Amino acid sequence: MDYNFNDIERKWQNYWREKETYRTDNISDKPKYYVLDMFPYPSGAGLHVGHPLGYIASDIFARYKRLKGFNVLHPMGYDAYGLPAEQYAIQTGQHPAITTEKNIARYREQLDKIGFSFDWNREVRTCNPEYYKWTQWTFIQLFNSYYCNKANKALPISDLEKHLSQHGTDGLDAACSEPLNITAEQWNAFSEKERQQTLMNYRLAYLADIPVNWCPQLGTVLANDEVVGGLSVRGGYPVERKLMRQWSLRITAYAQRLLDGLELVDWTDSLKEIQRNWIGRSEGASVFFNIENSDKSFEIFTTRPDTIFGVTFMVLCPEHEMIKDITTPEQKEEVDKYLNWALNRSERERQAEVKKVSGVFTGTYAINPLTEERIPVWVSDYVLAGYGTGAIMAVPAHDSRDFAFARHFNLPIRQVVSLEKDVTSDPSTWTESMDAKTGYSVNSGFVTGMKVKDAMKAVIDWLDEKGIGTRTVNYRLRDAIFSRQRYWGEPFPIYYKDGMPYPIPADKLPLQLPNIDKFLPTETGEPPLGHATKWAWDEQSQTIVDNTLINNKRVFPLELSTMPGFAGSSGYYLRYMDPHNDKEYFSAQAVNYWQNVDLYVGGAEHASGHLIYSRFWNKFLFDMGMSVKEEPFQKLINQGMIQGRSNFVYRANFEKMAEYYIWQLIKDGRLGADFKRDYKDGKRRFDFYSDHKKIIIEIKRKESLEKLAEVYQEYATVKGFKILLISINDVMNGTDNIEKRIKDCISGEYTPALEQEDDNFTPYPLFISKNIPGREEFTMPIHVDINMVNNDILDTERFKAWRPEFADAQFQLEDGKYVCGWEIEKMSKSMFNVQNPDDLVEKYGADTLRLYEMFLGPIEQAKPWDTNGIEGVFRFMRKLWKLFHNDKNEFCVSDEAPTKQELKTLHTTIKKVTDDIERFSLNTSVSNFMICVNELASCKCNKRQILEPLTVLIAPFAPHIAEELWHLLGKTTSVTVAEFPLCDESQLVEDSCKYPVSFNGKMRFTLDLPLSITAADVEKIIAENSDAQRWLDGKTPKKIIFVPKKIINVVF
RNA sequence: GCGGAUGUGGCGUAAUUGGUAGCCGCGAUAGACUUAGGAUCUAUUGACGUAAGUCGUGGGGGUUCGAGUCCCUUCAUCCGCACCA
Repeated sequence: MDYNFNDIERKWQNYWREKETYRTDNISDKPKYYVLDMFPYPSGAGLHVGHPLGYIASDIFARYKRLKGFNVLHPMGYDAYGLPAEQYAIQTGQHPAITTEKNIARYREQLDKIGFSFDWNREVRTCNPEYYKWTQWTFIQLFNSYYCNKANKALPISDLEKHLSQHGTDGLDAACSEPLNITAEQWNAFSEKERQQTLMNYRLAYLADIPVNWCPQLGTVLANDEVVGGLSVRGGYPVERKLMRQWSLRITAYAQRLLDGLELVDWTDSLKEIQRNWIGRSEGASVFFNIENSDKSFEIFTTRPDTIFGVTFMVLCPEHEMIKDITTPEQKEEVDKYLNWALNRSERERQAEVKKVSGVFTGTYAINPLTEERIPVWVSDYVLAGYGTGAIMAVPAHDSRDFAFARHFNLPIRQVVSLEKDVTSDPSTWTESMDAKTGYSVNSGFVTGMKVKDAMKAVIDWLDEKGIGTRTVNYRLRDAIFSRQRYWGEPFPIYYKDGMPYPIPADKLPLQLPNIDKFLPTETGEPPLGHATKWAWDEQSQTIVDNTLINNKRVFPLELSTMPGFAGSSGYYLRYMDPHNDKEYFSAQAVNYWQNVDLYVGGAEHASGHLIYSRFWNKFLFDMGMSVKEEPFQKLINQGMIQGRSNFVYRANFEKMAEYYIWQLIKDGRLGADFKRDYKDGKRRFDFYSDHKKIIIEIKRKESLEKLAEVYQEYATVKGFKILLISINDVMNGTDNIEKRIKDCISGEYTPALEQEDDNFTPYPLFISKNIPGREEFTMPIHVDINMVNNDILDTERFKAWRPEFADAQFQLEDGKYVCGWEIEKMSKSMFNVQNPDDLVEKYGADTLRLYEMFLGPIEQAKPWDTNGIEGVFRFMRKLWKLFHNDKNEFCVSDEAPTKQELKTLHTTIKKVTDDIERFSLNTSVSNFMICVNELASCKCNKRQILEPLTVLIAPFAPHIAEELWHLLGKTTSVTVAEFPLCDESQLVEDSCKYPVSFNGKMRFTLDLPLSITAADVEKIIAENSDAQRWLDGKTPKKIIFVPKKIINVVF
């Protein structure tokens, strides 16, 4: 082989490793550039071609930036804690640390083969104690912080304690679980435990009884983003709502900043939109409604304060604590019944039955503060406990859910908004509510006639004045549940004293994950860490000691839950800056140099998980004065999924096939009788029926026919039909005799229903090539391994060897080939469409794989993997190689001066490729390389002045071949530190332009004209040009549009 | 239902500000060299038409000298959210 990619790639990968080519320093005069990939979770399945797509793109960019003179940070590591390894451990008993290690080794091997420019010195693994030390450290900082809304940042919890001891909660504006009212005297009189309980209300990492997503099958709670449609994302197990004492992160304190920060970053609109939805900010008012004949009141949140005059009932969520206080004795039984039902439904059931209206009246009335009307208070599960205050004012005329509820329970509906001023209609005639926030208030007291927007403001002002309501902002975002009842995660650096959590001293970190041998919950239902025998904290010696020593005086139990997957991935990008620092998370010097990630590449599936948590983590560290940028990821690119291209073979169903053959024989009256298919008479069904000749034909397996022959015969006699029973076997053995039987039957000759034939047909696996007529009717598609299919042609021998049951498979071919069907599906083992990058590297080389993955299409678009196309890229690589070599494969480059045309080719390519890289249009850069090499090949250009810059230009894409050619060109330093060529615009200047000439906008022909030409010249030329005259057909042009260097358009 | 994205040959795609629609590659067809070809090279390859030419960027309408690109409308596919008051 002329271009020996195997040797070349191995050689330069070794060279780069030995010379530490990709090592990056934190001290440099060069400008910095930080290119980051979302680090992978090392799964047991290894990488498929979809994974490296983003890595290749970011690698190209990192290499490009290096060549452009930047100091580039381009690290890689592993998100190594997680559920799959633990599930695997439960099944096999293998310790997750071992499988994780093994999977990482496999990932690394695969990654190395592709030639990435990662600085592996900086590798981090989230399960590594040197790494998770800082995850734990950050957790303690969160624990020791609260969020001050006045300063709009996190502050030390000690500040809060000081405030409480001086002023109580007076003047305190802090993010909290529930508003408290404490005086300084009370605080100062509090016991230690009471104080701790109070502080817990404010800590950014806090312990609370909260309704969580409990997944019994996984034995753990899950974060909101880990649950979709009431099922766990990992594994798809049912999730239920459960009240549990859990660690949470008060991410809601940062909701507004997380929202505002989106304005600062260069992400796609769709991704920003997903985050905005996830944060879910809505502005409105909270209003207090008094209970009739009671001193109680409850608070509701509404985004439509303007509709308060249209409130006809109130609804509380079933979890609302006030229900028991306000339910009247008469209604108690019914309410209890409802609560019992509603509160015990799984999350999944509830979500599945969203459209079903249910609820119960409490018997109590509230008073509308504006109208003083009595309005009934109901309970329904369409009001969610987790949002707002768990209570609403229902305005059925202008809220579709309230509307459905009112219709169901026959509650009044009152219109208070109208599209046109003073025009109302009767809501009882409505089929749906009018939810839009447009139009004018009607029937609404002092806001009647106002525009909706103004009415909102007026109502809030009124409520505010009276002290019964305020302008409020609500977020859909929930605090992040941070406990997992799991083993394979970071241990919490927390022990329990008198039931309250205390962090272990930061200088004693990391708190190492203890070894256990059973990964299931304990018999008492504790998390797996309950199996650890040495898992207690000695407060005096500050060491981990044996559980038997726990006395709750000096030795205390340690926390048994571990942290979730997003704990370790939330700040890893910062640790890469200074990964070996054992004194601090990262040094100030490092973070001041690297700042934040300039380019972050990864999948869109992290939009509402990792990318929110990371931003929160970063903002907290920013408040701590550690990270230096408000946003961690400046530009973000979501690489699209690579889908699999599955291949199918079509297995014949002999019965259907026989039916098809017979139908071909008899349809359209071919044998002299009209037949219908699928004749039904009551429960009986027959394959073919001729009303005209009173004939029934039934096709079945011989054995069934023999069994049923009598019954059929009887039926036919009764109905006066003739019946033909044909065995599948006979059809498969040839239809000549059958044709005769049918003809005989039609012509009225006696024909026995069942004719005994001596055959020995046994069914066998038969596969029908895709385009054989009738195939759709009598075959079933079966996934076939794409590795035995080439250009949709099946390798039948390999197919037979694939599975024992296909060993004697037979095929109906077309043109001597078996053509497979195909479909685009998810790439997955079960569909046999997984393409492994190693195999392709083996066959074509890493450079070809890199180029091809980019060539597939725009980086952000999902696209199917089609192995066929890789050949074209491989041909291109060989063509490139041949530019530098003669027919004998000897290196052969001339020092001759290049021609103008050659220079133009080179500089056009430089210009295009540079532009393309800058806008991440890497598929078009590959095309442009192809165009360039095609042009150079056609003029047999082997000139150094052309090829040398070209080598550097292509180095980010195909680093191995570039390095080889670079050294063949006589260079002694790596091409990775060369200088990226600049486009010399003067080489692109032309003195003439091939103008497309259009007539009334339709392009007809081209004219080569000098650039110096003027509009007047053009008119003259058109008037004299014979082609133009032909198109004008004797008419005179009304107007001639002339755009220099673009087009001539003749209007007539 | 709401929000976002995308619709271009047989397939993946290209067309940076409105200016020659289909670049590059796959596949296909024909030919050359070959014992052979799943190697290489050459030519053709949007549809219809012998041709001149006509039609063509999901459909319909509009703006413009000129629209894949801008505007309106509609359809389809994918993704996200979905009782969020």
